[in-house]
Amino acid sequence: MELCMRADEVRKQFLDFFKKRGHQIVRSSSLVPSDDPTLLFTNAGMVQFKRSFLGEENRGYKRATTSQKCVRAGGKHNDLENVGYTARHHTFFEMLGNFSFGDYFKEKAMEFGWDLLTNRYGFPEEKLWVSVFLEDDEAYDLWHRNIGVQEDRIVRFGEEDNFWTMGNTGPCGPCSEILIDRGEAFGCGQPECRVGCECDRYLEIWNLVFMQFNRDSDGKMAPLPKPSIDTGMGLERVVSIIQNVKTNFDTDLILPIIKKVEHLSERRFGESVADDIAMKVIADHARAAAFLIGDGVLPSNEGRGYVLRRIMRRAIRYGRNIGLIRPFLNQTAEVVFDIMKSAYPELSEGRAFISNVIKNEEVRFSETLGYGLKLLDETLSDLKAKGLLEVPGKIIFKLYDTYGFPVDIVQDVVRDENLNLDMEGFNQLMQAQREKSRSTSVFSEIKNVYKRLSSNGIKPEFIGYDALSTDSKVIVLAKDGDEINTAVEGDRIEILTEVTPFYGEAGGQVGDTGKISDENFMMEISDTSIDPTGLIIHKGEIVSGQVTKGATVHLAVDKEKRRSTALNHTATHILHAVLRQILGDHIKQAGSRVSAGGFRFDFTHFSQVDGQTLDQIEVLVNERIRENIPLQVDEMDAEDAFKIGATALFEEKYGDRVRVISLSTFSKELCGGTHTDQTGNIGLFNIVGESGIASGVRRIEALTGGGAIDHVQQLSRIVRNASLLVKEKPKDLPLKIGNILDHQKSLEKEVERLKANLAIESSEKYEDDIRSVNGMKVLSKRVDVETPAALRDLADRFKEKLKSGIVVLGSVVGTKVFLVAVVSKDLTRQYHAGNIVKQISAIVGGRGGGRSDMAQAGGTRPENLNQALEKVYELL
RNA sequence: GGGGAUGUAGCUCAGUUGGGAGAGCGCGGCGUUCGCAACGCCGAGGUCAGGGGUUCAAAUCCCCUCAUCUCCA
Repeated sequence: MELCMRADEVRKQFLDFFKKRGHQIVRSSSLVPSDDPTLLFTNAGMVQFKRSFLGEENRGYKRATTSQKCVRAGGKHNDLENVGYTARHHTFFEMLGNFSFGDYFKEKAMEFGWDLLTNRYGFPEEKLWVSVFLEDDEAYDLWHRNIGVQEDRIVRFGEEDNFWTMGNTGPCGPCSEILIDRGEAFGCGQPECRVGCECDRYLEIWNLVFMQFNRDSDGKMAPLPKPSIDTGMGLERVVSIIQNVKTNFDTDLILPIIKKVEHLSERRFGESVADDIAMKVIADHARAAAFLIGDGVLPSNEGRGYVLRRIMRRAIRYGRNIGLIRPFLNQTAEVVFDIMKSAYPELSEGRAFISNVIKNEEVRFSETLGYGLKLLDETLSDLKAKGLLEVPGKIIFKLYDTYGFPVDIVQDVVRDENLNLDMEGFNQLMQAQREKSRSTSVFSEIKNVYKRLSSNGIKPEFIGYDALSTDSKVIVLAKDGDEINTAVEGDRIEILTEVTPFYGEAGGQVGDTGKISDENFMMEISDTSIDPTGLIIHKGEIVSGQVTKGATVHLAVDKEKRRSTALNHTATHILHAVLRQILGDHIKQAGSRVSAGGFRFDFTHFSQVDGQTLDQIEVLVNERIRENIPLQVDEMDAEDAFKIGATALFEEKYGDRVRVISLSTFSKELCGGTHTDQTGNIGLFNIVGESGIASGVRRIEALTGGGAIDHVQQLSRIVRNASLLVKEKPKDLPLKIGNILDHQKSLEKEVERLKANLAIESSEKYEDDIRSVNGMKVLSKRVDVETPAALRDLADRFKEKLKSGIVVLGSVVGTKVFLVAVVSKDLTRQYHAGNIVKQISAIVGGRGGGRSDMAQAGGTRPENLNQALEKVYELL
């Protein structure tokens, strides 16, 4: 056994081994599955081949091999809470696999696997075991006769362990595992310890799945015409065996990260169980975080981003246990880049960005913790004041649920406080929350009509790169998801043809619109989409006549819209390149939407892009446009495209043949969209908006061509008109408007002041209205002001003049009455302003209330105001 | 997808059955000082996230939208 084989070599040998045996080495797909919304993350090697196994997609090869990055956290396979406590649970790991799509089957798969393990990796045969499915005699015989595995080394397991399914229906089959006996030293020591035991003695190394049945919705299994092979071997695990170390964490894939943690925390790995757990958690999660962010996932409060956030926060929390208070996770992630740089060079490219995202999240989390601690302190002193000795589950839950304050930190704080925690209550509330939020997840099922088509290998041909119209035969008409034979005027339907120039929405570019017609009918196409298997679906309404399946029709794309869309699409490529040039290499496209009316472009960047920089970007993009660069389109193998450094998107799925769009030497992107052939056609590029759409993601909205001209004209028209209005040269407009606003403000204040004075003046003769009631001065008067606030001010003035007394004022504004009553402080014991307004407001058809020294009311019957004011004197 | 919370001055936040929009810090002016710091006095700064509703009256109650935080799936 080669003790010193490094993980990089193990991975490489695996791929080379299968390459020599006719397998295509396929690049690991993104951790974000491109066309499977039911799956949170890529969690096995076969994910990117799912449609190939289902026969919905035909790749150019029948044998493939990959080293696939995988994440298991959130969703069905959730290992998150186990990580750190076991020798081999991970949130992130790599899966080595070889695949046969209807080519070789059991016999070869076993032969390959056994050969690689014993001859290349040097595992002694006498230590290997295999397991097969209970009923799979074929596999048993093959292992025994062909490979020569002794019968006492073959065990049979039931459905739970050795039968694989993709879902409730679909391909499935028995599987067979190769295991290794690492010797008693690794075992649990129990007398009943044998293959299948949970301990670390008998390790499952390699799972071979024999896909040979198709299960229908009744649970019946029919043999597949072309059985397939899907295998998976965890890289970390096999490396731990080859390097003869105790756990996956001791391999050269992970140990360097732990060393870094040792260094940062100044503690030693292997000295305390609790510290070890923390270090393992951090090492594992640093890997997951680096790779997830590298694949475009950003911490957020929902979906994938939320899982990432949980992973990172878990690591940060465990960091606190070993004294790491300040941001550290970004530093451990740096080690991940070094370990992985030869196998995943694209990860290192995002180095600065990934580091930045992690650091940001650490800072955010410490804010959350700080706020939570404050709340917790307040709560605890509350409890103590009440003499309670237990923190109610409801409070723990609230801290966690609403403010994200982790329960274990509550425990840490409370431990020193001599208080108990009602964990049972907490768990009940958690359970209730789980049940409440169990949602009916939405599967984006492919409609049955289309499923049948694609499995029969029918795929419309797209000719729209070169042509905008053509004649073709209708192959499907569908209405409300059901196939129909004839559609008539007024029907909203979907229509598929053998050949089409219509572009289906993909890669951010919207679908084409246009017309489909023949002598019998006319249909307006309002949208065109493309389903995951590549069917191009035209959607629209029949405006006249009728159409029947099989008819030959004329398809015509709306040329103007297509042309405008093309300008916008080419402009996004230029913008992308310019952004990288100006803002830096951390810029990655995070989405886009390209239509005839303009486009928006989302990209990873931390701060707002200021106006000056936007101007600079605009200038550079327009320079590229004026250079009138010819657009070059090349079709090539995906691998070659990556080699020449073409930019690819996070979530986009690329086939093995791709289009590369190049603009001179400054832009090279993988793209299936439609473009204009010279950048000069774009004419003009104009940025109309910059905004933030998520933490770390900015959006630029822009216009091109005619749209940009319209926009500029509109702006200059506005400026011209404004300049006429204020009689000022356009360049002095801002200054002028600023002055006008200042002036207006001072005028408003002046008006306010004058109005108040006027009100006082007009009521100068208030002395006549003062009456003496029970020896107090009382003034009840109608005045003319416009707002309740002015009424209050006036009443206060009268009160000051009276020194001691009661003032009630009323005013009519429109159809409403405002009333205010003030009582000088010395009288508030005997008279309550609120009571006064309550009684008189009834007369004007309203209600009111307030404090004892000041109260307001209103009403809807102005004609009764005088009567109400008179009533005041009677009340006292 | 389903919950919870928050959104008030440049910043951090108060605002109690619905009834005069506040504090601290920061900012400007004046005073004290040879000058600074400190202090004192005065002042500017708010469509109370946006929209709709209930009410005589809404920062406050109800509904919707948006943004941010957070939990569950």
